[in-house]
Amino acid sequence: MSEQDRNQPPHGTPDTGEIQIPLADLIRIRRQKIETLAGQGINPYPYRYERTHQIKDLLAQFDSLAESGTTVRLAGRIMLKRKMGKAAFADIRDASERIQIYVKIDNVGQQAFDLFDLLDIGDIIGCEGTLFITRTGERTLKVQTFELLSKSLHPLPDKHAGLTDVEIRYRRRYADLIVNPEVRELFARRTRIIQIVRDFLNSHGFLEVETPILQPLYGGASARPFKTHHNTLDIPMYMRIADELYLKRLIVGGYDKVWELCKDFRNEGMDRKHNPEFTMIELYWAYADYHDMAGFYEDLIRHTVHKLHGSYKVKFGDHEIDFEPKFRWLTMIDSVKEATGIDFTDLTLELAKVEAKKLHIELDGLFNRGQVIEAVWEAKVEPKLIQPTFIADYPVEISPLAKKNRKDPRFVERFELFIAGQEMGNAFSELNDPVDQLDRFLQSGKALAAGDEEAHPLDDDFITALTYGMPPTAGLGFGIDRLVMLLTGQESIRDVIFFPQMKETKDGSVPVSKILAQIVEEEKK
RNA sequence: GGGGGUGUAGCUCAGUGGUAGAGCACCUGCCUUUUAAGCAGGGAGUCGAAGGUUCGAUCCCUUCCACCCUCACCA
Repeated sequence: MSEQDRNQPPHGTPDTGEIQIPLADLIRIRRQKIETLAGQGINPYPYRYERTHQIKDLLAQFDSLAESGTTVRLAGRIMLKRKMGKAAFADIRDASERIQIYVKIDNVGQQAFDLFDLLDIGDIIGCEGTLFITRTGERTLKVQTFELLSKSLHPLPDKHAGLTDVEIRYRRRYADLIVNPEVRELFARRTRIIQIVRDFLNSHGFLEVETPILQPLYGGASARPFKTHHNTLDIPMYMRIADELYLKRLIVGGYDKVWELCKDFRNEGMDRKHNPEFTMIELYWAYADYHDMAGFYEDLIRHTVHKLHGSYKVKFGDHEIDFEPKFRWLTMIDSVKEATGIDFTDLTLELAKVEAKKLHIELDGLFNRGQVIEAVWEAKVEPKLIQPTFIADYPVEISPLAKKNRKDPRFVERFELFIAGQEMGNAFSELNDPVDQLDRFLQSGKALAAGDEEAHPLDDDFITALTYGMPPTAGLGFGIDRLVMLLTGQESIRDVIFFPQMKETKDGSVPVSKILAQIVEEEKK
């Protein structure tokens, strides 16, 4: 941060007491309308409104309701207003749908009609009336009475162009949601996806549980944590980075199948695919191995796609993903052999490096055979994994949490699922030997002491749990945000998280709260 | 962190070395089935921030900030 930057006040604006920006004038005008209303004894923020229908239901039953002349009551936000002398139309939108209302001076009377004139786009109103169809064929509510339910002070974005500035869309998601119905639909689909997965897990005997988010010790993944402090206990505490260690404790405790929808926090970089706070699902299944888990996960994904889309095909970017055929299962070694013609199984580190170099792989910072194989795999295989593909049996050096492969101890029993070039899940035959686990903690502890901030700290209690005995167990974790991105065609994680983390802005703009406070001061004079 | 791009009215965007424009929104008037309603008139801007060059900067230069793309890093 530069010297001049530091010298800027937090919000940049000199406190002159005078706010002369156009937005302030727009808000002033609306405040004056409120004063006019108050003069007539009208509360601009009343307490409730009795609705008879949501707009969607109104439209569904439109013909019979119109024919019978039934009086209906609806409520929503004014999205458009078209006034024409002694009559006016407005578009009202509630959570479900949009409908047009017709306010005519003959129907509501002079006083109410003048009142309608004081309403702005953005205001929330309730109205009562009957249904009819206009000359141009639009289904419409003929208003008999209406009521202001909440006054909007801030103008809405352009009625036609909407809100496209992605930064404002993320920072003021409410504005995005108001004017972009497709965004509301997208987030509803996120909820739907989680619901489908939840139903699937519950119906297969997995118990949904809750474990600590605020932890005295973090673990279960290689990541830097958020650190905080508990005042009463006077101890450091951490936001969880993964659920793994607590869920395994529950397997020790005797549950067969557990899962959790986990909010995890990682104190790392932010980009199109990473938000500091994100959502995963982790599940643990006793007496099963990673083959069992792969079959189950494949069923879960296929079921979710079909339930959501009614088909097994999903478009993502330029690709169409087909979830119907059995997912491919390839060992990492075989996938590399397929892509490059080279079999790394029995190559020494030196020979592996020679082969990797021929493929123009960057080898700086790679110290063991597993890392070299992974580097080749990442460069030559991963980006090509468009259709759902399990990659299995990772080198032991790069997989410290998984059991060694029963056929070849140089590899582990682990798979990751790849779809559209993205990782969509990570699973192991879980390590349950407390001695082995302790050893890996100790190794990791050395790395931590040596400055590797992502290394795992020793969790004494978790080792204690393992000494009681944990059954053979398969575990799986997958990112919900990534899954939602895939199934909704979004390419940025910020588009599937309501309130993504943003940097603090220092653009010198005046906060609306300050404008409002100033206007209220002016009104007192 | 490197490279590229963007930042002008509440919103969507033009534009220029001589202190800024359009559409929507807003205000006024007309208009009783309109629908991106229409017609007429009007108001509104620290041109992301700070420095510099210049008689003069929104424009040129430097630095900074935020966002987007991309590479790297990290998972």
